[in-house]
Amino acid sequence: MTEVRTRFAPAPSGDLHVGNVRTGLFSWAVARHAGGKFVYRIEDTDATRATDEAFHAAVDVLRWLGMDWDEGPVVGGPAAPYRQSERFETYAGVVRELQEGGHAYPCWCAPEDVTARKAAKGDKTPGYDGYCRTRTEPGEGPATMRFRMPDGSTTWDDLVRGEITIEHKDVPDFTILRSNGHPLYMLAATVDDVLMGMTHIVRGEDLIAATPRQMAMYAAIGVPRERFPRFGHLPLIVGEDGKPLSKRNGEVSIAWYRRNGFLPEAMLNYLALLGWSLPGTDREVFSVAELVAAFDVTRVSKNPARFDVKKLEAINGEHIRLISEGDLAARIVPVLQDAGVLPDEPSTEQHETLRNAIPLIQTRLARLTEAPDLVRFLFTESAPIDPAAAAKTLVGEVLPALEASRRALAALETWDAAAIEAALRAALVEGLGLKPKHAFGPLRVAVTGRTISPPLFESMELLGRDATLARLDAAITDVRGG
RNA sequence: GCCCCCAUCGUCUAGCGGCCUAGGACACCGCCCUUUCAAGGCGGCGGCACGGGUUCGAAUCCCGUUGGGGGUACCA
Repeated sequence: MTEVRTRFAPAPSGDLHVGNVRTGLFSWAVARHAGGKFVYRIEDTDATRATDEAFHAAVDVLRWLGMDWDEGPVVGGPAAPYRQSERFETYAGVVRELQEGGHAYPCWCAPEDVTARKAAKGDKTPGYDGYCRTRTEPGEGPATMRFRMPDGSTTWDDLVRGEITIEHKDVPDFTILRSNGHPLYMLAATVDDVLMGMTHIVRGEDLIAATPRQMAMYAAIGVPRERFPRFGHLPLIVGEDGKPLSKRNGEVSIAWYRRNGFLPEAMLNYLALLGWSLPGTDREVFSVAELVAAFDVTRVSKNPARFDVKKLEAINGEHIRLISEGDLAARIVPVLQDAGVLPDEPSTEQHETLRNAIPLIQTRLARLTEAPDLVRFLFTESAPIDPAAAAKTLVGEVLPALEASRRALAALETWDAAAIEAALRAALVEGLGLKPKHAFGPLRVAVTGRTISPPLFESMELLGRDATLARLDAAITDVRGG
């Protein structure tokens, strides 16, 4: 039984997007489930697109998600290097063999030449016409190298789609080397998949048409059919409008979700849900460990899935509620720092306050980035008053209630939520005959600055008596003056 | 155009011939809880694209139609 080996091989151009990562996740899960190896490879053969910045960003995102690789950049491995731009000599060697074996030939045709010839013959089929296939004399200038597609057809048992057959008459000879001598995807990926011992290739369905070409190349290189990797073509992820995912219809960058308060485990959970589900249960919220334990690429759905941010948020909220208070606090600190709520080096008191505030906000977050607005009042000198909220609630007629509250709270012996609530209810609801809703609304704004906040009494307890009374005084002064 | 793939509530899905008067989740709408907002509980709305077969029996199998998607690069 050979060890399962899978890979994730994105091109480092731009941010890793949800489609890439979902594919990578499934590939990773295949390896992890089988106790095999996961290889991370950089497909940067196109020097005009690949950037070092994108490469580093991708490494960063993968680490954040926890999709670790056994071989690849940074960690190395027996098939190193894992950046295709550093493997050009390897590809060149394979091309020489291919050419000697009659599987590849130089081609001097410019794309315009091919279209012109076809137009002249009234041929409307796409792709190369095979002009240089039988050419004996060299042409002018630099040539590309083409792979000679054999006659026949290719059939394979796709891991997610079942049997697929493609006739080779629909697969023209294709370019494997640019005229500048650089390899193209079809060559580099095929060679590396062989050299790196891939057993399962899990990728997007946009690559279905590439499969017969790669299989033809395996054969040309001399790989026996029984050693070909198994292929599994995943459905694509589409935008809210059903069109391919792009900046136009939804945010696609994983880094963006990271910056906007999404948990890595929630991202993985949601991405997995796009085409896969835990077998034998209706449960949709699961851990990465559960995913790995149960994953079977064979169970992946065949239809394209729409990316739904609402559902992602719901899953994210579930995970936020699932982690421990300490864990949540730790994850929220950087978010508060970015929002300017906490300094770079929070004090012990600030950490303490945050820790106490966590139970008040854990059920109120769908994203970590919603935390700053909820807890800001705990870290400011005076209440961060929202003018609109104040204009609506801190008006003349609430003055008696504010004053009664101040008196009741000042006289309190024990400063905790229960005592505060009891005192306030006695003073406002029973004393002044106010409805709870109207009684506490203005207090909420006076103390937290907003009409939406964590529970009022707990907030006051956390804030402390002095600060609470000071905020009530400020509101009283404000109402009198205004 | 040609080739390939796909088709269950608005969305993601469960279902792999009888357990389906099709289950869950998100969204939406009510109600309950309630100091705001959430969370939570209860309920509602809503689907097997269409047409032929096969079968005692089809969401499940086959064919066609329609509709989507992908491919058709010296991108990956």
